[in-house]
Amino acid sequence: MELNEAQQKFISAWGAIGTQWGINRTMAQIHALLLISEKSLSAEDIMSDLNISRGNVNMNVRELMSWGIVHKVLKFGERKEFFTAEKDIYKTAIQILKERRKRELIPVLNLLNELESENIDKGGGEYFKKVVGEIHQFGDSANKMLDKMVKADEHWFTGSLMKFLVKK
Amino acid sequence: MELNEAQQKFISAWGAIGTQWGINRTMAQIHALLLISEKSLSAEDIMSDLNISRGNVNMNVRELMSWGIVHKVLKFGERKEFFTAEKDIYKTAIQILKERRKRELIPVLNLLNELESENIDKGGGEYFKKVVGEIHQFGDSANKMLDKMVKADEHWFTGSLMKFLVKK
DNA sequence: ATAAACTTTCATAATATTTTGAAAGTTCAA
DNA sequence: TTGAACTTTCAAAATATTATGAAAGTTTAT
Repeated sequence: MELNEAQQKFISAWGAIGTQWGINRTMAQIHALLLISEKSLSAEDIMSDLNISRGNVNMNVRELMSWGIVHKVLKFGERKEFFTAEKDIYKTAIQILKERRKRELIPVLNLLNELESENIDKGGGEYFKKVVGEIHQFGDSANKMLDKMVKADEHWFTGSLMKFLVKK
Repeated sequence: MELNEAQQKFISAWGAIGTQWGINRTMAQIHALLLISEKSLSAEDIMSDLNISRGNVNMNVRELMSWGIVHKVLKFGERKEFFTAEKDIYKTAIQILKERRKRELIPVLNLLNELESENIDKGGGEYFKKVVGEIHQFGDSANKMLDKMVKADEHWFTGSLMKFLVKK
């Protein structure tokens, strides 16, 4: 695709940010590339634009699809598969929240439940019980909040929530 | 400190979650240990509880302090330094949001600014301009929202924000 | 059925991150 | 001052993650 300087900067930065949030650099870069590509790209396009191997592209594109922020596109008359990113940044953010909730928050809440029942059985430390209880309560609130956010329409973010937070 | 099974589970889980969010496992585990410790702990306590080296403890405790979620405690008559975690989980969450905003979101917003002015100068791709503009707008909203959240009192989370999100 | 076009897998290689621990640095009581 | 008690540093080692690319697998047109 012949990336210009600005585009390269954007892709690098997206990769760096991804890294800080526990996402591998290449996966974030592929996402960035697809975001700024008007047309959908084939595995080969991604390979040559980012200078990475076929296996790497395959692995990371599938991961991005499992997060629901990149989609396969089939072009009429073409045998190859093409890929495109969800272009609505709000939808992308919501989708990531949704997945992280499912993959990370829910398992932690389950663990906290377990710990609390174990602790009751064994009469374990009072202080531990207290801390775990507080974290659990916080986690439950976060969970409910995320659930609402995810179910809300796509404009909650700049719409009513934003207004709510900005006033008073 | 003689960690019991539940405590060990909690510490392991906290470490695993940290990893998924780009935080190193040991740092998250030290944080977990300090959270569930009623008393503040010395470097040696942490070394023996978690079975890690002195250098590792030093490095990660300082990192936790730079995030503002662990504090140094000086005990009267004792030469050693002790450490304790912020125990209010809401405050901890807010503090992490605050730091991530400062360390990650602000630099990205700066980059997006740069990219937009470069793009205007060079008359770069229309589509790129559009995508970057949308991401920038989203980033600005997120930034403002975080600012409000961070400045709000510590009960916003379960208080009014929660009510706001639950009703409708 | 075949073979060309394409995708997926996975053992190995490359890279990046984390940990160690001994040495250097600091602080403080005497 | 000195030296004991403590903290910090950092080069080297250990570990973990990511990338490669050739081989295996799959699909489709003929």
